[in-house]
Amino acid sequence: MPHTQDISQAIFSQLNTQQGAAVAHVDGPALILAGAGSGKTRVLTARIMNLLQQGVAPWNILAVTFTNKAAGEMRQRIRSRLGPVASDIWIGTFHSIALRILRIECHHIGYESDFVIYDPADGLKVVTKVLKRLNISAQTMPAKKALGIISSLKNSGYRPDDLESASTLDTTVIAPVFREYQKLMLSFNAMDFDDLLLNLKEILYHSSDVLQKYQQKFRYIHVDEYQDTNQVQFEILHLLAGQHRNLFAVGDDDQSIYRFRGATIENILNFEQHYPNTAIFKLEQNYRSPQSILDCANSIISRNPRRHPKQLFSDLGPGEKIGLKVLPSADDEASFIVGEIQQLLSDGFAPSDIAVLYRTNAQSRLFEALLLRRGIPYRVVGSFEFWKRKEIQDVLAYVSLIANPRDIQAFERVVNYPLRGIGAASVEKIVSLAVDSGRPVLEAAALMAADLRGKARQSIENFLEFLASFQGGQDYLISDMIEEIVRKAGIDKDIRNREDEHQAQSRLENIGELISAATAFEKERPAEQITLSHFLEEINLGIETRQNTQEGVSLLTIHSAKGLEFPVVFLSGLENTLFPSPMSMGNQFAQEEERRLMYVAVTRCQEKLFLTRAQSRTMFGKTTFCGESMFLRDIPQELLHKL
DNA sequence: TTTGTTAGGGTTTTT
DNA sequence: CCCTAACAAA
Repeated sequence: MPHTQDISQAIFSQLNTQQGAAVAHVDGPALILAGAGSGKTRVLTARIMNLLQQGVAPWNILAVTFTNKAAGEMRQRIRSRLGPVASDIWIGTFHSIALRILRIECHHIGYESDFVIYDPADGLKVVTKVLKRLNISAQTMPAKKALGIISSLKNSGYRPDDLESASTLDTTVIAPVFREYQKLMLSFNAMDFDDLLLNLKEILYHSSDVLQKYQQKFRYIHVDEYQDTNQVQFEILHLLAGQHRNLFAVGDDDQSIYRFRGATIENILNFEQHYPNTAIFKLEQNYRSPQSILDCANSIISRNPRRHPKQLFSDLGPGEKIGLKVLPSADDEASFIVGEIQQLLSDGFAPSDIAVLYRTNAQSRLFEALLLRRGIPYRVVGSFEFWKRKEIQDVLAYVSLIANPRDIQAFERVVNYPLRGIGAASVEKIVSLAVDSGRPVLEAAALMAADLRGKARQSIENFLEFLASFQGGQDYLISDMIEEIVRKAGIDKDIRNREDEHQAQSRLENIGELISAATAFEKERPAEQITLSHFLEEINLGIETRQNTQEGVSLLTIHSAKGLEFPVVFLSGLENTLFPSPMSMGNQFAQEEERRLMYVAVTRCQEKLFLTRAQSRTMFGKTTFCGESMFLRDIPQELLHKL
């Protein structure tokens, strides 16, 4: 058993003066302005360990991050130093923490605790249904646009009843859609991503008992990437920290890149107004990159007008020049990068040392194809594409329906898939009965079947019986259950009938991968967490069950690269049609955010940075020509080395 | 009710 | 280019 002194020593010995001061801070609000690569995560982890050292109970500590990856990393670090105590600390993304509380408290707002989470694709279907029901044409209000408006309203903290006060927006069209959408979601016992936050705020705000319970529990609250909090997240934190005022916020205004999701950079800029007597700590020493990288980053970010001025410095020497390569086409860009990667690998770099960054997910395809062909291991970070595959969604809809008999979206998806003779007309009847009577859709189906005769009745009854045979998933291994669903419902047969052999094979392989994900889930989770709803939410919140630990070259968007670092970084697609995004044109705030995004990208690099652009790119089968990104003109020539 | 054909639309970024 | 939604025919 090491002495207290030794542990303290171990905590502080690896920190510089400013880091140490921040870590030693115990009571009262604190804001840590931490530049890129200045050891944010290290400070957060050390701070938590110091609290424990001071006698704070682990279950009184909350740590919130933005990505599951960041949460996992922090938990890992703390666990490796402290052992199992770490599991009593609540560490997670805003969404997963909210979910955890909502599972316990959601009855306050009329939800049942086995509610399911809808992703934006599900949400879009619900909005489409609402628009149809309200007789609003796609020209007046496209579903996608409606969903977008609803989402940003929710991110700003508005519910349908509050819309009169949202006077900046013309809400005459959207208000009834918004209202009906929320009503349907409640009747489906489903929440979308925004609801997780909004509903938590709602409960904390209206139930003082619940608020007090969690205020007392979370005596010490930590938030990473505070610059990316939105209004609702701000309010949740403000409520939770209301009693003890122990909010420890870490962030960097230069790295705020979630404006599109409602992040308000003002939250960090005005922190002291919200929390008087805040202790402020600045971390300006960069431990990640040499000077050339920092100079490059600074040449980009210094052109933004609204920011906390700060001076990053590094001990790591002058560094290499930044490679710049212009190529005729996107294919050439990919083969150039993969060629360089091969060279680096033979020079002794490991695949995991290397990352290829891009602005949009679609850009990953070319790299994937080429890396695969050359046999270089790679992983696509944070890609949700797999879960969106039709066959996966079909199987998951069965699972979801077994877990939650109110999930109308899932019901509609699979009631007649594979074809079993239950047509649109019957489905419509069942659904309206369910919605109007507030009954679970499966119950409504049973009632409706009783009124029918012949084949339709038989089909519905068989379908319900089939679902019931899984008994809500009890006594089933999830992986076994999926296998059984696929076989007994005839999904495998349907795939083989419908597709050519090659396609069918690959779809069945995808289902196989889903089954291995379930197996992995069952292996990793403690027994009490192996439930259908836990499994579904893990998939929906993007927690990585799929083999993501595998070594390889990382392919990722700049957004998902935030918080990560790599010895070698390729930043691709520096074109005026891609980055800064053309969507940001004409909007000063959006342009500033693109610039911060560029800053984040450059500062991921520890050693070698390559910038590339293509002069033409094929989109939707059409080739367009593209000029250079404005960011390239901002970098001083002497930092660049043309390849 | 099911199957086949076709026109149109889709690419920011994440939980 | 590729996938989906909408429509027509069986």
